Amino acid sequence: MKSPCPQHPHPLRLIQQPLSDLTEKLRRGELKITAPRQAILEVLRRHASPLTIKEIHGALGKSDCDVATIYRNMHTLEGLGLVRRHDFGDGAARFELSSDGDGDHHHHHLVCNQCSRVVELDDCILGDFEQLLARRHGFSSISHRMEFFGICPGCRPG
Amino acid sequence: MKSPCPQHPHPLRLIQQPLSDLTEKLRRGELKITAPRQAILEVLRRHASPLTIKEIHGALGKSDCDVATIYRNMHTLEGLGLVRRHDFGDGAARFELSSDGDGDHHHHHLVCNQCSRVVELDDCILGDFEQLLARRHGFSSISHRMEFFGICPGCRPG
DNA sequence: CTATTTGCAAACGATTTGCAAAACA
DNA sequence: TGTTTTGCAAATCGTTTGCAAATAG
Repeated sequence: MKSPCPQHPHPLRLIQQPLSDLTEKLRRGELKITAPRQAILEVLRRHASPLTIKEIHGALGKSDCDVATIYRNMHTLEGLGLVRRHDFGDGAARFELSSDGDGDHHHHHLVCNQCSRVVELDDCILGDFEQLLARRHGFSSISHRMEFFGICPGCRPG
Repeated sequence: MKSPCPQHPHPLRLIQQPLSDLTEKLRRGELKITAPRQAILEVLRRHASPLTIKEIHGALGKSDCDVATIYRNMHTLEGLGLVRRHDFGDGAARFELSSDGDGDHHHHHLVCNQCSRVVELDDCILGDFEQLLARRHGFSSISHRMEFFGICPGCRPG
């Protein structure tokens, strides 16, 4: 059972995982190291919050590859556990690099309804809550999807 | 600040709001009482868990109306607070009748990954959690989207 | 009678897929 | 060289929209 949240905030931070680790994982996963693949991972690596396919595609400079390729790769990488998918409810999936070697660790987001700024949240409480649900309703293998929305300090009027 | 959950489960139950109430609300909302509208509300009224547009359309018998009409009506009814929209992450929005006169009361679901059975959950804890987020990150007007998934007792192997 | 609502078909955006050409190992 | 991956275009799925005809009040 998880312990409660540490009381420190979890500000935006750049994911600083070396690319070599990623390519190593790619190798283990029996994937080929292609140009589009590397470019996509590079784009994800330099962004702290989840990106849509369109955003990834836009961020790919000259090595511009087809959106279909990005879609296919996101599936592959998600399956490999290298990438995590998020759903902010606006119809476009968002993807971010998994933190290094985090097997089951997932987290959620706090999204500004006005400027779409994204704050990464430590995961907490929910572990206990899931156990409660399991007990109360007899479910097993419980997981959840959840995101928070609001108005961030910068967007607050006056 | 909300108090913790009562310790009783919240099993599937049929929403038993009389249709007259609904039509009254419709009148207040300056809506016309049309055949498709009544049929759609009737379908929702007799189901305890959220339905997709396709499911609603399928459930409409002879009074079969166009899906576009259902989409338009769900928007209208959602705006009126008569219907609540849910997102289970499978790409299709789901709708259910709001409980009678519940202004701000929203709740979430526990969905079986195998048979798609849906358990309605009492909302709890989250109110406090949202306040915590507001304090910690300076956000205001915080809301959330969240659903739980798992394997229900009936689907559990052996 | 007049504003609202409907049906139909076309438009849409995100995502998926078939297939032949290109690229990795 | 043999398998994986890509680009491209077409297909799909949920949803939205324009417009003229139908309808509620």
